[in-house]
Amino acid sequence: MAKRVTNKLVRTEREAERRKTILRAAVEVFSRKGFQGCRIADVAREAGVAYGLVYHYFKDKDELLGSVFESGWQGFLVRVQGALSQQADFEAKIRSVVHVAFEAYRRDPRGVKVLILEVGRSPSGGAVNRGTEFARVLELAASMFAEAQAQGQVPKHLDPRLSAALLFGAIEMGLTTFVMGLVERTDEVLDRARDQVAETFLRGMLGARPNVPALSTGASAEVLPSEAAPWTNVKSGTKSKAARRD
Amino acid sequence: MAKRVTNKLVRTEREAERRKTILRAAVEVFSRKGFQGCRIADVAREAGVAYGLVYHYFKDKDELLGSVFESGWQGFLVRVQGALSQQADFEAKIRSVVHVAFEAYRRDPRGVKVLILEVGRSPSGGAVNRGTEFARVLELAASMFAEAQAQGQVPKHLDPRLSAALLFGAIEMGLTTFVMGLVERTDEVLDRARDQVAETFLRGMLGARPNVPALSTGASAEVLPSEAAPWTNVKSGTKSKAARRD
DNA sequence: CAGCCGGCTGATTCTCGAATCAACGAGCAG
DNA sequence: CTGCTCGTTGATTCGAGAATCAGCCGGCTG
Repeated sequence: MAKRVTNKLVRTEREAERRKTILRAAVEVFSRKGFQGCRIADVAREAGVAYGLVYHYFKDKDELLGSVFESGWQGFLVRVQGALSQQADFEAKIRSVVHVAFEAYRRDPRGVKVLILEVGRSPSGGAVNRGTEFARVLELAASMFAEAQAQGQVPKHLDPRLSAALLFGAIEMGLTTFVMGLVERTDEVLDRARDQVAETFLRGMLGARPNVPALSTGASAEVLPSEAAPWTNVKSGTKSKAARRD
Repeated sequence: MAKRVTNKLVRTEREAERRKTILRAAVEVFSRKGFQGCRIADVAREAGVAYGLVYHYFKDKDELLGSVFESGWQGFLVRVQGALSQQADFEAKIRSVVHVAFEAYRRDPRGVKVLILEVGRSPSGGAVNRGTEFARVLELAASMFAEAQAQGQVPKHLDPRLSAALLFGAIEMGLTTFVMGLVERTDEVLDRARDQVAETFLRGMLGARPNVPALSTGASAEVLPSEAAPWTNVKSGTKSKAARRD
């Protein structure tokens, strides 16, 4: 029995990897054509896998999308939590959340694009509610704002949930300019954008100060060790250097 | 010939109305199921019209969506232009843009939902680029920021285009909390949200002051006369009371 | 080495909805 | 009143692609 179990485990591991491969391919294809606009055949081809295998791992197309979302947002959630727990100061917290989001985009623009563009779509027929995971992230941020208010770091009259929404709205739209290709995607431009987003959110258009990097600590990319919880754990299977694929 | 012409005109008028009816139905259905998720049959039924007639007025499903977008964003563009031209001060301009957007949402949540949710979707096959109209709105806002910078009302180091994106990001996300049903949609809540959006954008989280209405002038809903350019001229055909169907 | 087990394959089936089109009838001209 | 024009109708056609399934093959067991 022992050996059997070992084999079973090995198999399971391989299968898990397969599964990830397909998920990754799905992200790729969704980002190119959108969920509705793409065929399962596309995903299979992208993954270098037989058509039928997709159905071996996922009940149907909807479940596939659901999985993409879950792993994507969950990964993001983890990173944001990590970032928040490492900063005590409100301002620092905000900056690090913005940082995490931009870093995620730098690492995997495609993945971010899917999460951004496909959010909010709710197929009347229930299924997986794509908004759910995102709502959880919002909730986390909202409670951070509430806490900051309790400690007198943020004006009391602001609605925490709305504040959270505005934060991610600013981030999302900042990223959207890149996603849509309205702006060139240079590292430098990306950095400036990140700083402007944080600065505008904190001090507004009128109070924005020049040259304030999003994270004043040298911590930079080390908010969380990359391997611990890459943004989309979809990508986690691969050698961690896979980073810049475009 | 004279009589003929008259008849032609009458017919054209009727046709135009039919067309609008179908457009309105399309907005309704798109907002419920999304563009890809709905059938032309749904639109036809909603419009109380034969299936085939939809194809009499629109070449295909894509053109239908294109028209919805064009009229929607164009209407918004007009209102924003109007709002901007009536205000000299930068801060007032910002507040009135926010005001226009929220007012549009109050008037026609469905329509706004479609415009928000379907932006950014670009079918690789060219067709109508849905981003285009939206990009024009962004451009307008960007030039406003540039102008404000020239007059020293806004810090020079900020990127105007990014600033514009952030403005609409804040607005959009503020509205999204309502679209997603995360918050109750009361007039009062809506007003507070609007003020918070404007305030946060101008002074940031840290500098936000309480109780500053988006438009200090009593002008309120009168940024533009409602009949002149309703946000979605899609709706302009009907008796103006049709508004609140849910 | 044989035999089988289960992940894997991809042609086939079947559903669904976009787009077509032949025919209808309301209104207008003559 | 007759006949014609053209907006309107909805059954029909057709293609796309989701989901199925009968068998294949690589690797493990005995």
